[in-house]
Amino acid sequence: MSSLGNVRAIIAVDLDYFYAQCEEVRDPSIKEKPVVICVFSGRTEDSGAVSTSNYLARKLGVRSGMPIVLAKRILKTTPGPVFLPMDMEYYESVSERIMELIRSKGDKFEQSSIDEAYLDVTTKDGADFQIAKEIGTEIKAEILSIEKLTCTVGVGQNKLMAKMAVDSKKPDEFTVILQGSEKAFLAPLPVGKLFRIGPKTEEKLRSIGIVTVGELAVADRTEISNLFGKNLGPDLIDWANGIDESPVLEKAVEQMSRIVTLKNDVQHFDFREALEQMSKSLSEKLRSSRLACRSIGIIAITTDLKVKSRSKSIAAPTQSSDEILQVSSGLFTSFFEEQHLSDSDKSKLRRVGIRLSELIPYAESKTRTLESYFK
DNA sequence: AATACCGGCGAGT
DNA sequence: TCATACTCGCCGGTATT
Repeated sequence: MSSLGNVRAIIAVDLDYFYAQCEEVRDPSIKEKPVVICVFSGRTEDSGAVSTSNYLARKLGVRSGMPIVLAKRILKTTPGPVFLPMDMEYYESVSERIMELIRSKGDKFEQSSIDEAYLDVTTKDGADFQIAKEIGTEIKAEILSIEKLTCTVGVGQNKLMAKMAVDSKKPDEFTVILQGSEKAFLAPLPVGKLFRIGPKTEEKLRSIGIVTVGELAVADRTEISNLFGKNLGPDLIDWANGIDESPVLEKAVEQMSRIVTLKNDVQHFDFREALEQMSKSLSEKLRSSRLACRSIGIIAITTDLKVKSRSKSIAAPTQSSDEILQVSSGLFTSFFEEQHLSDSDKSKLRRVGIRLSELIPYAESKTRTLESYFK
C-alpha cells in the first residue's frame, strides 16, 4: 500500500449533446442543421418541452426545458431546423454499448446517467494522472471510431473534480485538473457553477454575501450548516474546497417512475387508463430488472406546476401491475378527497404519475401460474 | 432516543 | 404566454419502537 493510498485518479466521461448526437449518427444529413430533441406532451400540436439540442441550435438560443413552441419561434428564420421526438429506446441501446466500452477500461465503474460515467483508474501504485490521460484518450478514440460519437473527458482526484473538469470545456474536449490545483481552479467560479449548486442554493448563498466558490470554501461552517443543515452544509464547504470522498461505485436502482401529461387538467380521478398503462410498464420494468417494490406512490403535478406526492408501504414486495394499479388508484382517490375537503384548493392536475420505491432484488418464482405471467 | 416513514424540495440529465 | 420524463438525494416533521 502506497503512502498516498487515499489519492485517486478519476475519469469522468460525458457524451456530448447525447440524444441529438445519436440522431446525427442515425441521419448524418441533419448534422449541419439545428437539431432539437422534443418531448411532445400531446396536449396540442407542439405542446411539450425541449429535451436537448445540438450545438448549432444552442448557439441560436435553444435551451433544454424550453417550450417546443418557443424553440420553433427562435429557429423560424434559420434554414432547415430539425425537430425530432425523443426515441429513448434507441438512445438507451447506444448508451449500453458505450457504457460497456468504458466499463472495460477499469475495474471501478459508475454510470451516473444515460450519458455520463466515472472510472476510478487508481492503481496499486497510486494515482497516476498520466495513465488516466492515456485511458481517457483511448476511451474518446474508441467511442468515436466504434459509435461515431464525440464525448468530453475530465480527469481529477475525485468524482467532483473530474466532473468539474468535464463541465469546464465542452464539447469534444479533454481537461485534467492536477492534484493541488483544485482550489485555484474552483475559487474564481460563481457558486452556481459548482456541481450540485443550482439556482435556489445559489440565491441562498448570495443572500449571505457568498458569490464565488472561493468565498464558500472559507465560509463559516456554523453559518452554512444553520442555513443548509448539518449534513448538506459541511458537504457544500467540502465541495467548494475540491473535497469529495464519495467512491466510484455502481449503485443499485432505488426507484422507478412513470409520468404523463393529461390532455386536459382535471379535478377528479378520471385517468384510470393512463394509470393502467403506467402500472403495466412499471411492472414490466420490475420483472426485467428482477426487482420488486415495497412502496408505491403517486405523483401529481398541478396546473401551477407544483409537485405533490403520496406514497404507501405495502405488506409484501410486489411486481404485479394489478397491485400497482389498485394502490395507485386508491392513493389518487384519497388525494382528491383531501383536495376537495381542504376548502378552496381549486388546483387541478396537469400531470400524473406512479413511483415505485424500496426496490429489492426479487427472484421471480419459476412455478408461477400462466395468469401471473401476464400481469 | 433512535429509526422508519412520509411529503416537499432541489438538482441533474 | 410556455413550462417533459425521468432519477437521485437531502431535509424536517411525525409516527413508531
